[in-house]
This record gives sequence, structure tokens and C-alpha cells, in this order.
Amino acid sequence: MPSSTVENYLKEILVESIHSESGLVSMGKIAECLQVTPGTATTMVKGLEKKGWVNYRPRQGVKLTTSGRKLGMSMLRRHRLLETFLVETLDLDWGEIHDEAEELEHAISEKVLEKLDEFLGRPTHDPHGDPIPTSKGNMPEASDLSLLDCTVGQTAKIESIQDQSREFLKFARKNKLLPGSKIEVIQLDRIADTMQIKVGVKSFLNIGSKTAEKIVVHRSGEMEQ
Amino acid sequence: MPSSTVENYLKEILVESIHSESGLVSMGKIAECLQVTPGTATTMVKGLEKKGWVNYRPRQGVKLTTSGRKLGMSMLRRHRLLETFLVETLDLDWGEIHDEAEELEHAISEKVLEKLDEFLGRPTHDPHGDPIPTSKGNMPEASDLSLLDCTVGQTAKIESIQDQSREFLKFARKNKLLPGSKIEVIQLDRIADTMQIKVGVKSFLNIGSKTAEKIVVHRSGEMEQ
DNA sequence: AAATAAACTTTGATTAATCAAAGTCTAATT
DNA sequence: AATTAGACTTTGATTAATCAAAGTTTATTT
Repeated sequence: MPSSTVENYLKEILVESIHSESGLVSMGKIAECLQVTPGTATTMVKGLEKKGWVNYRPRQGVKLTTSGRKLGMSMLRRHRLLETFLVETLDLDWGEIHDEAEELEHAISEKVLEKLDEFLGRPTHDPHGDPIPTSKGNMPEASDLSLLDCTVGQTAKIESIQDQSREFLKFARKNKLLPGSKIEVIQLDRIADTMQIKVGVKSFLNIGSKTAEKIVVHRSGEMEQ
Repeated sequence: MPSSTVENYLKEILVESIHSESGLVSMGKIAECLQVTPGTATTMVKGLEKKGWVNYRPRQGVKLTTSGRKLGMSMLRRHRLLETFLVETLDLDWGEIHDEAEELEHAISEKVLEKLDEFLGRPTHDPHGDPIPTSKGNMPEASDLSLLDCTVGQTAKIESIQDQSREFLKFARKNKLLPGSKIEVIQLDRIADTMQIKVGVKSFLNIGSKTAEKIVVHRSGEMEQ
């Protein structure tokens, strides 16, 4: 039975491996995600390898094995279902649920999770718009387009917000940048690194590319009429 | 910030101190409750004393300090609210919720607990009939009468079941020995150590004193007419 | 009073997770 | 090619929680 530390490492490695096309995750990234020193990450990863959850090439990085990916997926499922519960049922604030779910995900059993999933109506996405892995460990496909990939005149629907920090989520909510919101790109200046967007029907907003990149969308085409 | 191990020790010491009139809890009891060797209990308790949560007299036993009791109460509150949630909201089985709550109680924050309490409608008793400490750390007064204290002809209402084991709860449910059920003592034989009781209006049952002692009741007086 | 049993404490060792600091590699720059 | 910066690994130490086994106390029998 993996410790909750191991569960955290596998979940973070999974999330990072999704974000990198090679699937390789560096020690530095792992240390950063888990807030430990590089030495600790190295030691832990060697332990994970001994248990068969990752393949580790010194100074290259780390890759999940099938069983490691399964465990990581299970943790991600727990995390996202719990976040959904905290927002939908207990009405907690968007910004404060991440850390709460981070603790609870290690304590909830498969049985309780199944009941919770049923109670919530088997949601497919969490409150940030991220897909919830199924109990089989499959991940609903997500868009790989961000607002940054859109051009002037295009409209899009927000799928998810790729920054879980309190600060960013507060900003997102204040400006109605929520999963489901309709966006239109009004103006774009690559040199000045800004983008003007319309959120909903009458609200306008200027953002930089760093922020645009964090907003994952479904493009819905040119603006008609 | 106390570790979850410390939280468990304080919660169990609290529960045992309620069951003993002196408030003193022996090392043996602690070791038994926490499923550790006596040596481990001794070592841990010395640590608890250093932190100011208990007073410890070697070979006499251990007593909670005010701050220790407060922490223990907080854990008991978490545990019982979670049990209530698991039964009321997620429809889990009476018998299987103890271990689940045992894990979750260390992971849930004050904030989430408060929301959960509100969501459940601020219940005063858990599904086993045990009182849920308030957020101030007060315990609703509980009866200290068990079925064993009743005599022939008396009726009583079950308040709680004082054995959380899967096996006993299964037995209790099968025989409708649930909080709220009406009981009448039909026959009593101290020598044979048996008691015949009527459960509800038409169901009869024989139990021994060990079992009778586990059923906490409110006595409602002699059977009229 | 001596012997014994039961309960408890002490000692020494182990495991998991961590850090600081020193050492090593790799890749980029000079 | 030599230097250097940055990323990574190794080493040695620490903390919390635990156990087994040996030692001590206390209370009960004999």
C-alpha cells in the first residue's frame, strides 16, 4: 500500500508528464512540485523505481510505468471529485478547495469515492474545468488550445483554467473567466504582448500572453454578422 | 500542529477517560485501543506530556490536560460528524463507516467541517446514537444507563450502541437494536446471565449481560396496562 | 517473607521522509 | 580545450513512530 507521500509523487509526476510531450519529467520539476530539495526528489524517485512505479534515468528524468500511471490517475480522480464535492455540495470557494482536496484525497477509500461519485451524478469535469479520470483510469480528452492560439475575431468557450493558485482563481472569477464562459478575441498585439478579449456579452478585458496561455478553450469559429 | 498519530492518541484517551470515573487511563488500555505494543504507548505518552496534552504518572496512568481534552474533543467531533455524513448523505452501511471516518477525520479542515456540519443540519448525535461534541468542545450529556440497569417490566428507548465493531453492529441492525427503538425487559435471570427483551411491538430476543451492557438507554418507566 | 504474574518501562534497532552540504555531470561559454 | 553555471546525485544526519526483548515495579499468592 503506497504511502500518501508516494501517492503525491505519482500524482504530480502524472500531471507533469501530461504537460510534457516526451512524458519525461525532470528531477527539478518534481522537487519544485512537491516542495522538497532536489536530493529528496532523487531519493524518493529511486524508491518509486524499486517499487515498479516509474522508470528513472539519472540526469534524464522519470517516466511512469503502467502501474504508476494507474495509481497517479486514481489520485487525480480522487482530487478532482473531491474538489467538485467541495464546490457543488459544500459551497466552498473556488480558490480554497485545492489544498483541502490535497489532504482528503489520501484519506478517502475507493468505496466512499464511488458513493461520492454517484451522489455528485458522475461529473466528467471538476470546477476548474479539468477532466475527471474515470474509475477505469481513463481521462476524457481535453483541448490543447489556449486563448493564446486564437486570432482576432474568433470566439471560443472556456474549457478550463490551468492555474490553481488562489490568486489566479480570484482574478479569473472576478473577470468571469469560468469554464463555459464565451470569449471573443477583439484585439491582439504580439509585440506589446497583450490581447483584448470580450467576456460574455458586454465585458472587456486586457490580458498578457502568460495569462492567455492559462485559459484552455474550445474554439467555436469566426464571429458572424 | 499535532500529527495524526497524536490526534488518535488524544481521541482514544478522551473516549477511555469518559468510560472511567477517575479519568485516569492505563497504558495497557491505550496500547490496546491504538493497537501498539505497551512500550510504544509509554514512549508516545511521554511525548504527549512534553507537549502539555496529558499528565502522566508512571505505572498509574494518564489524564488529559485542558488543551489535550480540547484536541481530543475536536477529533471526536470530526469523527462523529463524518460518520453522520457517510450514513446520511452517502448512504453507506452502518457497520463500515467507523474505519472510513477514522481516516478522514485527520484530513478534514475546520473550514470544511463547519460547512459539512451546516449541510447536515447541525446534528447532535451520530448514527450510533453517540453525542457529537459542539464546535466549542462541549459534549451533549449522555445517559449512563445500559439495558443491564433495567429490571423486568421496564421500558426504555435505545440511545446508543457502545460497540462499533462490524460484527456487533450487524447483529444490532438485524435485531432492530437501533437508536430510538423501544425495548421492554420481559425476563431476567442473573444466574443464567440472560435477559429476554421485546424490541418494538412483536419481536423478542435473548441477550447476555455483556451485550446488554453495550446498549445505552433512556428508561421510560414501568409498562402500563 | 518469598515467589510469581501481570503490567509497565527502558533500550536498541528499524523504516520512511526529509534536509544541508559536498560532490559530480553536462552543456554552454569563453 | 578550459572554465563555469546549473542541474542533479550522494552522503550523513535528523525526526517521528514503531517493535522486540530485556529489565523493573507492584500486587497477589503461597
